[in-house]
Amino acid sequence: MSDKYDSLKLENQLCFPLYSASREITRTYQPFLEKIHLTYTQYITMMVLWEHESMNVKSLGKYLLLDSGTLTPLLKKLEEKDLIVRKRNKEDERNLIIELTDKGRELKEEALSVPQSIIAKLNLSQEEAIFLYKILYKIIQQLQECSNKN
Amino acid sequence: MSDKYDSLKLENQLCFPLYSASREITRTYQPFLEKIHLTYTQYITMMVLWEHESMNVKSLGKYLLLDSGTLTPLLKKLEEKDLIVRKRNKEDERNLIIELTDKGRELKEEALSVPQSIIAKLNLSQEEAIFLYKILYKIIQQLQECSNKN
DNA sequence: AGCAATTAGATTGTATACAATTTAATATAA
DNA sequence: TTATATTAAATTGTATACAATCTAATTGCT
Repeated sequence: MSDKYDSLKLENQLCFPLYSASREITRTYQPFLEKIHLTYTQYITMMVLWEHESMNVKSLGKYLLLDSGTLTPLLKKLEEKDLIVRKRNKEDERNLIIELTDKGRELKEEALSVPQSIIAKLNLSQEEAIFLYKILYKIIQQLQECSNKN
Repeated sequence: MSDKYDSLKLENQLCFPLYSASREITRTYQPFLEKIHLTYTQYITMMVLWEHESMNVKSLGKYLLLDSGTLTPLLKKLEEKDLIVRKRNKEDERNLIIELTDKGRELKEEALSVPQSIIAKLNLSQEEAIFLYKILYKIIQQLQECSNKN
């Protein structure tokens, strides 16, 4: 019952459920993030800033694996919401420093309930969660090594 | 060394590596798909059609977990490339039937080498791949049940 | 039959992603 | 030191995603 086209069936792909699960999760976040007026990408950006307070766009991109084409407009929106300020580094004007505002810092409190809400919905065992976590980072690392070679 | 904000650290998220891994994989596909002039989303759409030959937009969306807002412009592009034809169902004019063209069918041969190229780059063991596959579908199913409740 | 509800796609508007290019600032090398 | 290379962001253009709304076709109900 197998033919040479089996590898081209959607159900035999590993990448497709990865892509779909990622989007489903983002969709799951949405009602929770709506309450604090953030999109998913804005939320993970704020996460990095909540932990590090201040950072240039380049470093932010390294944490988030996003480039300036994505981050520049996103950061401008966060600035419009008064959650961050954007200012050039005096030492090196090429660098744009992103800093939390008081309002941005305060949002951290409101965000505290979000992770638990999502974890509850995922309904994974501890072992499953840990395994998934490890394997995903393994994939990310593996693919980044690949692309750096070229 | 733990504080109440630990749950808001990027490194403690499960969703972030899922989101990043998904994008990394899509990026990994790109050079291979470029050769057959498809984007990743166009590729998985073609996969469904290679297996089923003919299908309306609604069904396609069920397989791909995508809605008409995404599919309509995508399908128009596939039609421009002469890979598919779009025509209304005579029985029920609300349905738009998507069918492969000869050129679309032929593309299947050229796509045959793609899955192996990607699997090779992922560098996962059989067990890891199977576990990952299962858990991702579990997540997708779980989250879809959640959203259907509301 | 006639009209309200439902259904399938299309459209609109917003927000990513990201390759490729551009711009401005800084570092480096002849 | 001055032309060249490199670097960091911004910009441009294309392609998704997706909520919300709209439109046309069909179904169901009375």
